Amino acid sequence: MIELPILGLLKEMPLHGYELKRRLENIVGYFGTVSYGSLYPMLRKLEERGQVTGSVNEQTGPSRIVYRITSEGEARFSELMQDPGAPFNLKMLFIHSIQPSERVRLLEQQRDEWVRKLEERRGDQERIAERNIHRYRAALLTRAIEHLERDIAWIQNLIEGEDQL
Amino acid sequence: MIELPILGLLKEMPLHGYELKRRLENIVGYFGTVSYGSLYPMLRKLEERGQVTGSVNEQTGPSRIVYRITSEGEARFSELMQDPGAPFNLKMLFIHSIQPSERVRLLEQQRDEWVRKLEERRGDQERIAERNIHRYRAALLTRAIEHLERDIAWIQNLIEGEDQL
DNA sequence: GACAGATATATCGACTTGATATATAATGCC
DNA sequence: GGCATTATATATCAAGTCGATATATCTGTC
Repeated sequence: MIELPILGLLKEMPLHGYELKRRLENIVGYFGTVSYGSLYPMLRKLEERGQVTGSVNEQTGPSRIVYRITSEGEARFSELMQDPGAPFNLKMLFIHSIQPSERVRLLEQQRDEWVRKLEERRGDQERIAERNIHRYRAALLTRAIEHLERDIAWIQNLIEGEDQL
Repeated sequence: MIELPILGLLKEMPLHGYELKRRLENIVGYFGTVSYGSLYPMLRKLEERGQVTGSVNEQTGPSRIVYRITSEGEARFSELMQDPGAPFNLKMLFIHSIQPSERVRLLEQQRDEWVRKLEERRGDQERIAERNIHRYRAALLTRAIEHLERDIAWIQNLIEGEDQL
């Protein structure tokens, strides 16, 4: 899913591949890597689809291909931001760029998913208590539950912050 | 990294591919999927390397290839468990099967890495406060820090539990 | 005996990763 | 000025993974 952050960055300003990689690593660095083997092929594919346009820009330094987002690209970006299957962390990186109503919807949708998962994990925990699962796997489950509890409180706080705007 | 859980499960008992997949999904299901496209090729590769042996077992149902771990396979498993690059969650799933001293080493190593990351993120947070990063990206950083704080307390608790054994 | 659903292995295309190749431009520094 | 080092920039490769699908067989049941 390198598509979403590429479009998100190009929405702000035109950039060439190398600079895109630097910026991508800056913002998605906490939860993943960015490789040329996915970046350049994706840029070519986006160009094929007409979602970005590349133009050679020879002014200074090595030859660069500067990419600009098109209106089709902006539409694709919106589509990805609304896709429940797209990674939440990636959508979060660009949530400032969408409309407030869409924003709340995205946050609430994620909160509900986490609540559902938390219930699931609690169910697992009860089932585990019956059998004699070793303490280490039980601990892993506890950790997952703690993360979900934190996440739900965290996102609820964000949602309430939205309402106050 | 499907190699580690395959060896970990086969260490407990011989299993065929389909049953392996079911068990893998049970235990690694919280943090990933298991596809046939990685399972079967990996079983064949492990067999090539002499780390497992497959034997056809026709007693009942569709023909099965039952895999057994070899001593080379057990050595490979130990190696992976000691590899700092192997995913912590996967190692945690099989930590009960290694020696207590190795166990403590693995846990302490992970704790130290999380402590280091936490310091890094706190540094990022200070740097962000200076510039005007939007609240959503700041919130993502807060979330990462909260997770790390929880994780460190969680693993410290496990380590202290080990000392009492 | 027919049909649904579970069991079992296998493979495909598309994609990602990590590494590396191949350039040129900018920079440091004596 | 000259020269090495580092940064910039695009490109590609082998290996591995994912998600889907193909192709069987077996089991239960009405």
